[in-house]
Amino acid sequence: MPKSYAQRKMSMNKNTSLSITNSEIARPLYQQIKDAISENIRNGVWPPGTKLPSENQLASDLGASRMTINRPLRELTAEGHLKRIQGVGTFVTEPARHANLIELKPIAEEIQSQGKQHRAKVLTLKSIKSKRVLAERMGINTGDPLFHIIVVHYQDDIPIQYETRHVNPSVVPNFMQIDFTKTTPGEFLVSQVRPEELEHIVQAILPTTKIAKHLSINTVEPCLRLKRRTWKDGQIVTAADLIYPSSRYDLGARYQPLT
Amino acid sequence: MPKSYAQRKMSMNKNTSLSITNSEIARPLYQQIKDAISENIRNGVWPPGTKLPSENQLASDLGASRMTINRPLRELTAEGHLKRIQGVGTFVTEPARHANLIELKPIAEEIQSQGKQHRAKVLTLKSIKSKRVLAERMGINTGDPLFHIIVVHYQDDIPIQYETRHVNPSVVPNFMQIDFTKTTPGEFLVSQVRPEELEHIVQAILPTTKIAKHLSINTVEPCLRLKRRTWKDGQIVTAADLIYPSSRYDLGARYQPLT
DNA sequence: CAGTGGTCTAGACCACAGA
DNA sequence: CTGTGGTCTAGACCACTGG
Repeated sequence: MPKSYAQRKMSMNKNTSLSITNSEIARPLYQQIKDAISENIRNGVWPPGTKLPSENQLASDLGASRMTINRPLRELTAEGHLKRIQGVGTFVTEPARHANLIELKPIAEEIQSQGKQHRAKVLTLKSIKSKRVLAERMGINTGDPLFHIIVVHYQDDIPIQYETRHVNPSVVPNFMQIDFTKTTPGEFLVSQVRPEELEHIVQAILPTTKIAKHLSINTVEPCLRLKRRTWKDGQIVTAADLIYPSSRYDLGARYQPLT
Repeated sequence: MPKSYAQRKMSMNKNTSLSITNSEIARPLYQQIKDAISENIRNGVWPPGTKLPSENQLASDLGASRMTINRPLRELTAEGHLKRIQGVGTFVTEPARHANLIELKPIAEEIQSQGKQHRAKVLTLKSIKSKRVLAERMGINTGDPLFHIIVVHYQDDIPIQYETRHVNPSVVPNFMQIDFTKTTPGEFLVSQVRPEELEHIVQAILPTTKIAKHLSINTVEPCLRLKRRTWKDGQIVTAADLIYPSSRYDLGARYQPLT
């Protein structure tokens, strides 16, 4: 039995509403603390604006060194969940939701990384004959078969993305056999075929009445439409239209060019 | 004269090709080290695959504690520039081919590369005192001065972008002396300061009546708003809102992702 | 085995904000 | 002034890798 730094004694819940369980096997202490704080933010125990206990307070409450407390706080600040003001304190920020445009993180992961629940409803899942415009967009011949799926994604029961997708059956023949309430189509496709090439186009649109209904918005609320296509071996694997109500979701990216 | 932890003695360049200058005023040591490493990666002194000196080596070379060495390495790893393998070492990663979702190409170039005429009209150009929200977005104190400019860009006399921009005077003091009908603000800023860090957020909005008027559209036509901020030496150089009528302009990118 | 990164501690000094 | 976060040190133990 390997002794681990995680199997240490820990006095918990002294004055703080942070619960750190004692029986962790091999998770670093700072990670446990980070998760516990995230949990408190997620569950609304610490709503936006809440002032967190000071580093010294947390250190003595949890029986950890101040440096070990500092790291989770610093990282959560970098991730945008906390805001720290020197001489004042540490506060829970308003949730800033925006998807990362550069990474291809599937929406379910994206939502879960924000500490929310993901749920999906499949509206349509069938095989169709491609019409001319669609065939052109998919790089196939008119009349060739296509898989077609429409899914609405929810974040904590709020609809956040309306996904319309076509998939090339000759690249992913087993697409129709998946339970897409458990795996998102994007997630499944990435796991099946690692795309060699990607195309993104972002537009601003007003939703159709059907889409507005499924997203629980009205038809004059602007939405982002992210059109995405992926390639493998020179063939188009899938073409997707991802529609986000702009009031609930932005697309964004931040990065260091390093050149 | 305030004594700062940055004004410490430091033996530099012992065995490592890392140069840390001694005369820094108030930059944290870990930040200086992080920048120095980034610089070595950027300049190709440490090409992809290079094994970095070990933490202990760097610590003794730079005369810093191992924890102080650890932090920059950890952060650069999180940012994807380094890869660390326990028991083996720290390595420079292959350059991340970032999605230039929104190319940095200034709008004038973009338009001219389409074979069209670019023209700009400056609506506002003045120095202002920053209000609270704006100061926060620019990372300065409320009341600090800011340059403010509003420009409409035309493609063959059709308005195509409404640009609202704030500029940090302490980074670009000569901003107000430029003729922005000849040079776009973005163009000028890139030529003056090469940004180290970038942030993009894309939203779908409906234009205000003022903006709709200047873009010659009606107020129910959805627009893309691209919010962009750039950093240099940890300071925010500029924050811009670029508004495009979606009927005339999409944002897009096509690229090969990493494996 | 020695060397690496991963984590943690118990202090310390500093800058900053507010009473 | 006290209390906050920001940083830094000089150790320490651990898990992992390779020879």
